[in-house]
Amino acid sequence: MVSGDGRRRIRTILHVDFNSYFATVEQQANPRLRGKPIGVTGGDRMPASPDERASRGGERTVIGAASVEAKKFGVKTGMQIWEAKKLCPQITIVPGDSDKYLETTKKFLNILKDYSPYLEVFSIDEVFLEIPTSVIPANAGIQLNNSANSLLDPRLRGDDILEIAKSIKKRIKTEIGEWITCSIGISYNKLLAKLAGSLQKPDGLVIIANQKEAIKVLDKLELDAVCGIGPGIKNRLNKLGIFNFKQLREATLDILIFYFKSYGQFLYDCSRGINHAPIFPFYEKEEVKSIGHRHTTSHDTNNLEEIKQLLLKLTELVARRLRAKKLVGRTVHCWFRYSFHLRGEEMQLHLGGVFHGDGMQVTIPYTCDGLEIFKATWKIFHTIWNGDKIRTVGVSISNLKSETPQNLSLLPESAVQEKIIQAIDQINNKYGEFTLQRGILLGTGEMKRKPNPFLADRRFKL
DNA sequence: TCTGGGGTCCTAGGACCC
DNA sequence: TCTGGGGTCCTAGGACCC
Repeated sequence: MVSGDGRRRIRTILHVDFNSYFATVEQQANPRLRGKPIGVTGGDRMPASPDERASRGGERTVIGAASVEAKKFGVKTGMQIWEAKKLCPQITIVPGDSDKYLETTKKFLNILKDYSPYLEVFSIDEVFLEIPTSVIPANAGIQLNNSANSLLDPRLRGDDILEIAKSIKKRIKTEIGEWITCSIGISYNKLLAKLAGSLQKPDGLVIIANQKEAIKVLDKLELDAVCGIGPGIKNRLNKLGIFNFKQLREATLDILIFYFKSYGQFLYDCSRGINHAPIFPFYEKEEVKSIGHRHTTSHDTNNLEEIKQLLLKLTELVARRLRAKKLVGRTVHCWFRYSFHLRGEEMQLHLGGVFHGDGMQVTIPYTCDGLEIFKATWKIFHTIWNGDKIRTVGVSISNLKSETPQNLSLLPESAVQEKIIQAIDQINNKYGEFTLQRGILLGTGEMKRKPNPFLADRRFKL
């Protein structure tokens, strides 16, 4: 951002990140869970079949959020239930409730918009807030937190940014609940505000005031402490002999661009505490780009009927979300993971993960009809599946656009289909997912295998 | 027992059109 | 006869985030 006199204006950005979000919302809602180690499992959308219901909370479900108390035992997000129970036998497993979290998110967004209209919703529990009128105090390059209020130099109180941060924390506690806490990071760009917020949890308040401070902070951290450097990039940097931000600064821009393409500029800037990413206010937020669902079965399977039922459910879920958003899509992507693990040389070829899988996408006429999406999915599946047991399948649709009257076929059969779909949606919205299903979902008829002759051998490519 | 589920962005390469 | 160059669309696949 450039000010009127042509100089780059120093920005003031707050990153608000809720701590153990799903877990604290559950503790707020249910006093009996407060102060106890709990783990919230994800995914309340996928209806469980009887045998899956029996195993829910079993082998393959993972922790979506762990309470502070559970984290003390080493329980982490992404950990499997059995593993969490091994670390913390007294842990209470709570099934996730996305509606409840969305409601809470709406409440805190309502509070935050009182402080600035430049509010970017980064995820369900993270927000960036740009305060245009505020300036970070020059001598605030220190770490502060709520419990250390007394350390605050009274002279700093003349500046509003710390007051704003403290006021946000206070209002969240009083207006949403005392168990809901957040960490706030303040800095001169988004990347560093987020980094600052991650340095002190829970209930933290950290300022990175200027570039000098930023470099000092970066030099104490691992490369992947920064949002945007994950295990893949870190690994590749390590192979170039770069293990920390000091070494990253020594690499020339040319070298980084040679190895990382457009990402090279990001890495170059990042090591210097530079980041020009703008705030995308929530009201300018673009439409979703894709909608998808995936599911890992409770047991590995190569039972075609079982896989078909699963794909039917997934495609119907996708279609219902499309219709709820009044969207149609045309690129269908189906993929799956086999149950076996790669070893030795095969693993070398798949740096990303140990699971071997395959996927393919096709473009079809715009649709929001689950059956059409299923047909495309089923065709893809037959084209690429080699018959081995699988553990996960996923379906997503992209190339989305808003549904307008001219997108709808005027054919009478299509109108009838639409009425049926609408009626099913209404009943399912009222009584729950899959109360009513298409006949084919319940049927046992096997679909004829019809591989695409032009694509049938693509899996031998590699 | 041994990484779930919902997303985004980027790049490369082939097909096809003019 | 055989091939330049620009542009767009589509698919595969990698990497990242929460």
